[in-house]
Amino acid sequence: MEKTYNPKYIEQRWSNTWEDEKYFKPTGHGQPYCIVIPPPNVTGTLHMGHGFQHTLMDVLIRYHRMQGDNTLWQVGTDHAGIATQMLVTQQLISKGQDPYQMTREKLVNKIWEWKEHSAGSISQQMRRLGISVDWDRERFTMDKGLSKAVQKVFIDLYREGLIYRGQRLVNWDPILNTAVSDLEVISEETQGSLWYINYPIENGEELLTIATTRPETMLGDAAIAVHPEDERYQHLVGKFALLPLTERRIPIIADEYVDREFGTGCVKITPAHDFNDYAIGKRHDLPMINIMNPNATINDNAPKKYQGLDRFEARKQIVADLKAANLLVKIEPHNLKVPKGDRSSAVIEPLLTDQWFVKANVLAKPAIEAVESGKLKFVPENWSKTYLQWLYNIEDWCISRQLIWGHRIPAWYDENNNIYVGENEEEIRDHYKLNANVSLTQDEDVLDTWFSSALWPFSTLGWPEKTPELKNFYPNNVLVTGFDIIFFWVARMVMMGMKFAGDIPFHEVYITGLIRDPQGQKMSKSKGNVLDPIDLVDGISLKDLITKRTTNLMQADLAEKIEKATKKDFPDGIKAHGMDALRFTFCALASTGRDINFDLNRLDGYRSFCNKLWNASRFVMMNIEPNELKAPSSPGQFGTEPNLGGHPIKACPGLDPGSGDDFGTKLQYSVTESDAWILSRLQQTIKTCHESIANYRFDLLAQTLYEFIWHEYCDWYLELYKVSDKTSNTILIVLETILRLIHPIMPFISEEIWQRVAPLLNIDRPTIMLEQYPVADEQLINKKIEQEINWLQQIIISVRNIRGEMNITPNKKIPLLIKNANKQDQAYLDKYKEIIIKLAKLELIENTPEKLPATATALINQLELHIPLADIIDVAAERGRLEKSINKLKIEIQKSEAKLNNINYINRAPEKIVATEKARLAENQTALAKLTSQFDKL
RNA sequence: GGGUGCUUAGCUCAGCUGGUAGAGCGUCGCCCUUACAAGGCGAAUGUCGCAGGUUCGAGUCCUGCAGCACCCA
Repeated sequence: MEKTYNPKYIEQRWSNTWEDEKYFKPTGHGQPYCIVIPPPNVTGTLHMGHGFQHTLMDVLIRYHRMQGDNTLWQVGTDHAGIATQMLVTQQLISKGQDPYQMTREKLVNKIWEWKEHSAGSISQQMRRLGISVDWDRERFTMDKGLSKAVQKVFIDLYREGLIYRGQRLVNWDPILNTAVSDLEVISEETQGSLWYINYPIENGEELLTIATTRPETMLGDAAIAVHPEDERYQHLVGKFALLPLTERRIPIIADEYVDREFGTGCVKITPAHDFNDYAIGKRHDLPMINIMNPNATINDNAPKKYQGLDRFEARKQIVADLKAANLLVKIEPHNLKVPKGDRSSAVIEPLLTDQWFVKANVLAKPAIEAVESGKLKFVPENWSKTYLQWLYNIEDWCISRQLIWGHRIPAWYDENNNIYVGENEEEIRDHYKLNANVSLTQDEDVLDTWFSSALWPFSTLGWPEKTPELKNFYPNNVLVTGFDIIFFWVARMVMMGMKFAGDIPFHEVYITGLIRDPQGQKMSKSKGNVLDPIDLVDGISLKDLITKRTTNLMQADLAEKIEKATKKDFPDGIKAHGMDALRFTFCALASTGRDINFDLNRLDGYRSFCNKLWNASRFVMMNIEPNELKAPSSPGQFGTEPNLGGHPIKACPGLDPGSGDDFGTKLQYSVTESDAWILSRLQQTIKTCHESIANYRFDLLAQTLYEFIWHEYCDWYLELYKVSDKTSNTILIVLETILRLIHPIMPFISEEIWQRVAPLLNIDRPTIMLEQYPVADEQLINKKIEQEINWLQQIIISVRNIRGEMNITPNKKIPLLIKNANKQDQAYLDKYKEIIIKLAKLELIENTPEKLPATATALINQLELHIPLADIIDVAAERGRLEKSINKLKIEIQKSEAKLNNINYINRAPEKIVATEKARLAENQTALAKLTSQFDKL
């Protein structure tokens, strides 16, 4: 093996091989297991969140593939209507072209061009990640098949009365010139004002003061509302006010909606420009007076003076006019929530327009039931609350968008604006029995992107055709996604899946946290804290990183700040870590929390881990004599015999079958004590791996493997191996098993090493990714040998401890004196004497002479270990060391005594607990006595 | 206003059904011992946000409070 671990070289090669060999395709046999990828938007490139979620999905997929399941990972991309159209439009403008002068067809073509380019770079990135999706089945939401599914769903819902067209108040984005759904609106806390305005009462001197945050909308006022129990205004209800600046008279009404504490307790009601007012307007049958054009200028329902003014210009003018008319009472500073478009950041305007809606409450019912009944599970379970709460209060879903990039609404109108919904003109004429002379025009609008996303779990499998894939892989097993799109996507998939595919779309929803920067900030271009997963893998210079973060900024003035922060965070740029290390980091960070602060130090640490695994493997390869190890080929890929991760250990040479077994296992072979120990530990590691994956605890999976590989296999087993007879090839078998265990997380390095290890075990199959995931063999779990090796470790650690604290250099060989060894200690000592001498770097081990010299001491239960001080040890230092231990023991003893002196404790705590407490006390007491006498001697 | 989380070592976080507080990184010593200095060996570090309660026993269960974050209105 190459002396240094070189991820770049390894990763490229295997990525290509796997794909070329079509290893990612379902095998066609075994239990079906399917994940459908949340389709990345074709707007750009993959970010850390994608890298994170794709890694977790790939772990699941590779694991199940290795379990022998018929595994499909369905891949694809999303057309992302608004975002993509916006992006391409801006690109055209920056190139000096005018997208608004283009024909619809031409602009759509331009966007398709972009899509081809972008989808290409996304799939390149996915390949770099090593994710094992079935590339041959790649889909795009605007593919023919998927478009057909969208059309069918729309038509069916319409004909069932679950889709309707109507004039409603919607969230209007005046920059993008389209309606957006309530989910696409973010309300932003903003410093604004509260204007107090006097409205004269008709027939009298009285003035009524209202407070408003949006004075310009007064042009569309339809009433003034007060609370029905508000005594201040009782006498005015039913009368009329004269709307200033216009000629209109508006009624004063009573409605419980009004908050008496807010402002003056009088509210102006503008049904056409506010959602709450809209509801009041409906209740009181008020006129809906729309005073705005789609571009947010004032329309001709307002007095001439204001027509054509932008809404904010109009506000200034109106306030000035009110002031002039002496109707403006005061202006107070006021914090309010301003709705903004999540894409355009434009201030969203509630606007009356004709739109298409889905009657969501009907579809929501089964979706609610699926979760309430436990049929569909969220992991972590808490998220079901978020899901349910939204569905309980669901509003109709506005699905039409005034865009061109997306699925065009399959609705046509005749000259009288009658609506016809169907696949195409021909089908419509047929269905509605229309004459040939009726001229039809198709609706100009397209559907909300989430409408097609909602069908993704079954449309990608071929629905509405009854494909074998649909039969096999629907419902999918699990959806892996972030909590930020539970409403947007998860809930809607469940609704549509149950309605059209006849079942829930997936059995489980695993909700991941969101990747944030080390300070817990969301990563975003404008904050300049974005990390590209590929840069962590390949490394990037500070200069390039700054360039990357500061080009194409929406606000160019941020560049300097970003540059400064970047220089501070990455003074030397980012070094290369390799994809395996990044994937391992993602897993290790995937705990149950909501926010994941990405910490580069963790990544560094796991790169070292890769290096460790590489070098440990190198050590194994260097110590194996190839011709000694011609083991018979192991059974078939998914053999059912008891195995040690696929390789029946009895068949392996070097294990000396039948030569006695003194560790209490029922195996038909003999291995060294350390072999039995590592095998036992391995089985428990395997069990934990399976459990962790079953519970989606990728962090525990990573932690378990890290711990076992580094701190058991490398730190102890390999060290023990160095000083043993080296007859067994357990070392090789365990390594091979480790590789399979870790392969789902770190596919590249595991494959690379496995390719070298496998032939030594006479495995001639082509790839680790199609090997069986290790299965724990309970028979190899051996508590007795674990206890024995634990004893051995304690001895060695104790000596090292003394050595470390006494500053005795590692090379200096020292003598070890033993006292008070019981029968078992003696037996172990006889057995492990040579090993202890070598690993603890001892000169010799012998029993303590009658007259004990001054020594440094350690205790293993009763057993006393003494290192003679002589010239090597500082007596004062040893006294200090002992004193520390003695104090610790005293505290422990006090605690134990307090417990055991409590009658309630003795009576009520389980016997087992009390017994261990007693034993602990006794142990600590003898230890204390021994250390104290030792202390006195010095 | 309604809801959901979070608060454990300097940092990032584990801690399942209550039984002597853990990991990684960082820090501090001693070592370039031929698998690995991206390494080895050893060490230090916590009133588990605050206050009550339940219990023989609470980081863990209950109540209240504080701070932080997010979601919905």
